[in-house]
Amino acid sequence: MLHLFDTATGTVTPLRRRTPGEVSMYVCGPTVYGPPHLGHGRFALVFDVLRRYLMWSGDEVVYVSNITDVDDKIIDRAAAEHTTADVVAHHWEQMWWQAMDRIGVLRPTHDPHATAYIADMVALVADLIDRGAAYVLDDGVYFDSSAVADYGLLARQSLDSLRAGARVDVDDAKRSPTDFALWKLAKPGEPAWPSPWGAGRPGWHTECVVMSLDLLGDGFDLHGGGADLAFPHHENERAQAMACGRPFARHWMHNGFVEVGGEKMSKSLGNFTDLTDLCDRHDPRAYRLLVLRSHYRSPVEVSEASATDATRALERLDAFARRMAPLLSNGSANVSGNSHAGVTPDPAVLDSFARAMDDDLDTPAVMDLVFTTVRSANALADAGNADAAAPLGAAVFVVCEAVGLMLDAGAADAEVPAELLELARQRDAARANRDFAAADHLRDRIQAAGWVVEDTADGTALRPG
RNA sequence: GGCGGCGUGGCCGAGUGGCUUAGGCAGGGGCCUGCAAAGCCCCGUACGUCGGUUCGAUUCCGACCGCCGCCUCCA
Repeated sequence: MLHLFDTATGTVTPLRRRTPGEVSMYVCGPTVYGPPHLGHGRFALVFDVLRRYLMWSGDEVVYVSNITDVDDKIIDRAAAEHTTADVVAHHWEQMWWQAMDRIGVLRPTHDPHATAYIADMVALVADLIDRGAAYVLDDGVYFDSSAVADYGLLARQSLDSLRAGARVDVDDAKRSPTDFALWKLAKPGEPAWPSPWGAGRPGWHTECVVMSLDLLGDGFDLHGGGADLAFPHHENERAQAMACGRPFARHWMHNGFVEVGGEKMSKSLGNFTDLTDLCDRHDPRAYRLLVLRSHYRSPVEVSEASATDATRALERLDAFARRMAPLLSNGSANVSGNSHAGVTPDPAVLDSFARAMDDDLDTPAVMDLVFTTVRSANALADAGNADAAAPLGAAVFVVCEAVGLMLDAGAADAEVPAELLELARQRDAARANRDFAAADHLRDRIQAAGWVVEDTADGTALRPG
């Protein structure tokens, strides 16, 4: 039974599903006004791991993650680039999905766009006004935070203390600093939709309420996002739903920050914070490994050094995959990805995996398990006990796949250039004749072409360097 | 000011009142190998400071120091 830390209660509790065997989850997606950064990558990976684990456990998962395509930042960028908000949003959304594909994040079941839900949002705002939970000012409509008795639940602070700490300027007419915009009247040139209060656009906190309830229904199972969304974004979503009398998320989950040099990552700290850039410079799987290796609620340090570290660890896993693949494929099937046909994965390993994941997604323990199992299987294989190694190898494949870490069993011979295969064949012949000078010369030539040479029982094996 | 988190060996990063006190990367030694590569074995003996509780604390309590986050757009 999966247990998760719930931000609303501050405790680790069992995930109680609305419907047994199904999990409905909503994860706040990006505002598409710029390149995806490492922080986006982390939340996407964390929730992708959760989703995959639920699926692996047999749950039917409905995963909704939105695209915020109307927002002040998009408008600002469009103005700076002398184009329209539409163009900006569309472009960066493409970049977003590209990056998600690269880091192996599954596409959401639904990916609602704010602009497709304007009418529903207008209806929600009108309802809030009717219920006395919102009020109209001359620049828009605001939510009255005092309308919800337990406002501050996710911040784990009282309304009074939140008000006391508010750092907002008091120059606007909001009744309280904790009140927030539901509808912003448009200034000239800004994107606008009609409403009873005048042409304008929705406030940021409204879209997720409408879209989550529409696609997942009242009382859906889990709502998540980065830790900085807990307050005010999620607090405000929840407040709107409560004020309308709609049961909202049953469980709240937030992931920790990515840090660079011990501080919350920021764009000013250089291009390494760009997710695309990280994927260009390292195996994209390295970032997933980095994320898995730390607990999702802890900060994770990302640097050139930690990415390199993770890449090396990955090479170890890939080397293991290459070694195990022949044992798991009945020697015939083309082994790619995490294929493990024909061998039953070690049940004890799978059991340990599930226990660790059920304990608030203890992925560090899972990585411990993976590497420890790899060592055991290698040792058995070294001892010539392939039959004992194979189930461990299969279990490693299963576990890695269940958290989205796809091991690379290496290129098939067909993918190695023919001339290199010929050199490898000549090298085997030279070695058979104990002509090591010639063999080493051939190895040098192969390595010069960028390939790594490994001796195996079957002769020279090549893989990309 | 309010709320919360963190300080672990060269680096990343778990965890625990004592019992062989993760794992990865890097480093050292060994085995294997014609030499490598890959792999296996062994090694470092760490928990911010000062007190307290305890037979015993890195782990519990307190104080302090340092760092970070949220309270404003933010994954």
